[in-house]
Amino acid sequence: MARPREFDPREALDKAMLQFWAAGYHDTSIRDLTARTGVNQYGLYSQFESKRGLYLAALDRYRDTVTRAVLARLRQAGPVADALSGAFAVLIARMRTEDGAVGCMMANAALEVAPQDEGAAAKVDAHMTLLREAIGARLDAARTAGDLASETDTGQLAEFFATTAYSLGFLLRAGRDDAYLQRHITTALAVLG
Amino acid sequence: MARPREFDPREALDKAMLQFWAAGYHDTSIRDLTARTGVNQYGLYSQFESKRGLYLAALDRYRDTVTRAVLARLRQAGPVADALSGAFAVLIARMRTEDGAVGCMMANAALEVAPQDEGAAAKVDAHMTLLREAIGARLDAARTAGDLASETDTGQLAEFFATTAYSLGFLLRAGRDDAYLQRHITTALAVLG
DNA sequence: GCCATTTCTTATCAATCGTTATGAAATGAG
DNA sequence: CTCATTTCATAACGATTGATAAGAAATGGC
Repeated sequence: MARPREFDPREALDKAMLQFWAAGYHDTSIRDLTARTGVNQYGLYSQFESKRGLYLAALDRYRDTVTRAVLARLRQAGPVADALSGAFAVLIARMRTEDGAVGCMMANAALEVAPQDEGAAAKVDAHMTLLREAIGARLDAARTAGDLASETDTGQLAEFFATTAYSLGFLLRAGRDDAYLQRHITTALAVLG
Repeated sequence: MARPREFDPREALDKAMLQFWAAGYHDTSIRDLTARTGVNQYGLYSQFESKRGLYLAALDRYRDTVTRAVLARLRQAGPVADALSGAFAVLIARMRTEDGAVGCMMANAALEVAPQDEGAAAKVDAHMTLLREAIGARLDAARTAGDLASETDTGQLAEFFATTAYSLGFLLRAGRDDAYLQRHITTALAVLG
């Protein structure tokens, strides 16, 4: 009934995500996005409404890929310290892409975009909650299993380790090497006692 | 011998710093800067060469004001845990300005600008070193005084607490309240044993 | 094989970007 | 008072921004 689309919207979104992730929101132009995705302007606007709409969609895509993989590792059985350090390892691996995107896109958004964009702020907020609650659930399970002392404040620890995850994004984008990040993780995990 | 300048370069720099700090580099225009500082374009260009030059100068100014105050508190006598939590308190107070600038300007620079600007990256790097070494010196002094176990790895702890400081900037800019930050500090300080 | 419909390609829009030029205003030396 | 010098206030520069318009190209229903 009409001319078929010549691109896969999800592939385009993946590439746009990498562009925003690498260069940030304001330093990425529509032309950068057409070059990176191979999709013409009409295609991007018909699918994502605006540059901002594409960016917000990219934040969702980041959660559904990078964060999803981290949470999956977090839920694995075993000592809670192993689950956390395993999840951090997955996170670090995912935060260093072959396409120049380094660090945590959600942390980047929190500092660059969210303070002046309610929509982005809501997505950052939801992400922080998602991560904190997943970690909290894992800590609760460990406490129930006797892996943690019964008086442990799992909510407070969940906040701490969620923040630790964002810190790793900061450190990676700031050019610290893996040994540096590993030392940070080791020190942070020491709060488990 | 010539018409006198009508503005104080340091005052202008302070106001420009607040603008960059609040809105970031790419979302701040020269016109934003002239409006915020009250200085005309000629004045800004004659003093700071370019938008980028002004930004780099603002990063230095941030170190010389905000960070300087934090390090001064860090050096105060008393238990090392008090010195650290006192320094964190000073940092938090300074990271919430009356002019809309929230968080740590250096952390913002690390994520938004440094990955694509060598000059900014060098300043961020130097700042991380400055903070880490100051904390390390304080920890060393505490260890010498017997306030910390002799086998304590003060270098590793200094990295950890420096990162904790940047994390506070992240949390504040992400809209967390003081209680949230305080819980994070309490948990982080638990690594001291 | 036509036609309505959607996408593709390309050009273009006004607005804003960082930066620079231009002429008036203000100073102190002579 | 004159003049060289510097800053001030504006205007303007070409380039780029996000977004849209216009016409050619491609499809399936009929």
